[in-house]
Amino acid sequence: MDSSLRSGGGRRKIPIVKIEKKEARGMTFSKRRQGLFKKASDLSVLYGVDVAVLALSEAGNPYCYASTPSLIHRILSTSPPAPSSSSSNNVDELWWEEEPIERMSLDELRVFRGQLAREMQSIEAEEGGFSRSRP
Amino acid sequence: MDSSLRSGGGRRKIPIVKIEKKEARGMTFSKRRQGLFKKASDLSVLYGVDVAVLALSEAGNPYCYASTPSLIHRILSTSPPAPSSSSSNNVDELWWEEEPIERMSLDELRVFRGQLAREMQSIEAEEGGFSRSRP
DNA sequence: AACTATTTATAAG
DNA sequence: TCTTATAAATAGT
Repeated sequence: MDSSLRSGGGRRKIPIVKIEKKEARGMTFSKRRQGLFKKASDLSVLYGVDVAVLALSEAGNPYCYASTPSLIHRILSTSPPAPSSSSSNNVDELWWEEEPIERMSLDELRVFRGQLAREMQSIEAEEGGFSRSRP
Repeated sequence: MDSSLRSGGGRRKIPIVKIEKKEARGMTFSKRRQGLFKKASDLSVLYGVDVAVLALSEAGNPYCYASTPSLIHRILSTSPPAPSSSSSNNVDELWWEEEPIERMSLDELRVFRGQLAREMQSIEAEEGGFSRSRP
């Protein structure tokens, strides 16, 4: 075939080993990261479950997807940063895919607190009616 | 085409909306979860970065993948789970890859509930001390 | 950022 | 569980 007629080469197979050449590394990383987040989102929607993904880039920047903000807290804040004084805990400046966290309003926080409450209830219910110990 | 000759229907398009019919729900959930973990693993290997994925099933069971054990801690244990009594808290043995969830013991549920409680506190704290509106 | 050929993931069976 | 047809992701341009 005349290769001059082929506009895009089409996908090639690549081995799953570390890509050393850093040319275009960022772009392909971004592509795959997006794909991963999409899959996570699909899983969350299709089954109505919570899903979170965290990827730490080479630079150490956290890229994260979460189906709910409460999961963002769970993943991004290893422990509640002593919510007292310096208020400097800038959850807002963390990397949420390309959606910066600017969205995270007080209202939304309330909503998600509600979700958490429900989560806890379901867990407590399970604890209460616990009988099925591992066989 | 003679449909009687077609042995397996082949993949069909499905809309990304919650699947209500619970027939085979578990199986397809499992498939997609595996696919997601595979993608996460690929990303981790290809770019030499750390990746973690957490999926909470309907029953509240955590399924998790992480490229390193430390990430499991970061995701599954918001903070060291009161290393007192039952010593059974085997964070190290928590769900790595696709370990089935049947493991979820009462102790573990308590730990999980504790984590959620702390999460809620941090959210409430954030609500209370809200001042840094978007610049 | 868009395209296309191809690989990969996966819904049905 | 295994297969197959098809949808979806994506490497290279």
